[in-house]
Amino acid sequence: MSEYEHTCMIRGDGGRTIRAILDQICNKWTLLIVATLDQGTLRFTDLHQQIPGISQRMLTLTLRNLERDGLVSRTVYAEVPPRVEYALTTTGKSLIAPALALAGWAIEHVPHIEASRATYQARTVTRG
Amino acid sequence: MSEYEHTCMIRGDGGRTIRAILDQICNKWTLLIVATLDQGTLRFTDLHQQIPGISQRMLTLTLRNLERDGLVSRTVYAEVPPRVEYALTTTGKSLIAPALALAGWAIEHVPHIEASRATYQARTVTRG
DNA sequence: CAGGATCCCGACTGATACTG
DNA sequence: CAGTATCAGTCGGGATCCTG
Repeated sequence: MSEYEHTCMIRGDGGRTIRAILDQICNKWTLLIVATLDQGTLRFTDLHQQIPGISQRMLTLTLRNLERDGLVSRTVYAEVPPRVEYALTTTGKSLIAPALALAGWAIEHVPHIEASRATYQARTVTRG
Repeated sequence: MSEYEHTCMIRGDGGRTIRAILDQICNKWTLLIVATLDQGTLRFTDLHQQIPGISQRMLTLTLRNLERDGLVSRTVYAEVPPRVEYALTTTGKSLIAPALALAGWAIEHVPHIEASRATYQARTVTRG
């Protein structure tokens, strides 16, 4: 598929579903949780500690969504105290690469973007 | 840079900036506008028409952010009636590829995700 | 330990009306 | 044409308390 065909799939009407899913994948916590689970199986508390700034609520909600979408597996051990382990599924792991592509882009362009923000003031070009 | 080092950069404390920028890139409209501008220079109304569902306000706000971040250029022609043209900058164009990587992933996995959602009901595994 | 339930505020977003 | 201004509604998301 050509690059242009791809952009069409993002834009076109048939892309509603794609966009909806892209929205979910791209939200504040999803990429972060997936990236964290890249190291392997983790418990709820592990995730909570390793992801700075996430609230219990958001961690729970995002994990539920990821589980529902089949990107993360959830294993409950019937013990006292309870133990729940989260891990990436095969599909979840396949998200790592494209996610890193985007993260890599961000990392690479942070300096340019920050410089641009710092000097922003009616940079708009006027012609005619 | 290894893949693992990349995930660290998404996760680590030094990644706050990255995450903030990733958040902005990944919002509902940004990728869509960038993808639309991939075809070339477009006017405000063109964008408004080609992006189904976007409000005038959100189009304006998102374009301003993209301009501030140096991903989109804005050229005003001092004519009557006014004409304003938007185009991707070099940095903006460089976002296309990673964005497509993610979009490609989404497109490829939509069937699996939708199937997973459809059958979701306490799929959680219990052991012990 | 792993969350569920609640309260609540600010940000995101759409709709509408107005302007240079 | 290309916005700005304003109002209002929804919702993401944090804080807190409670439970199996």
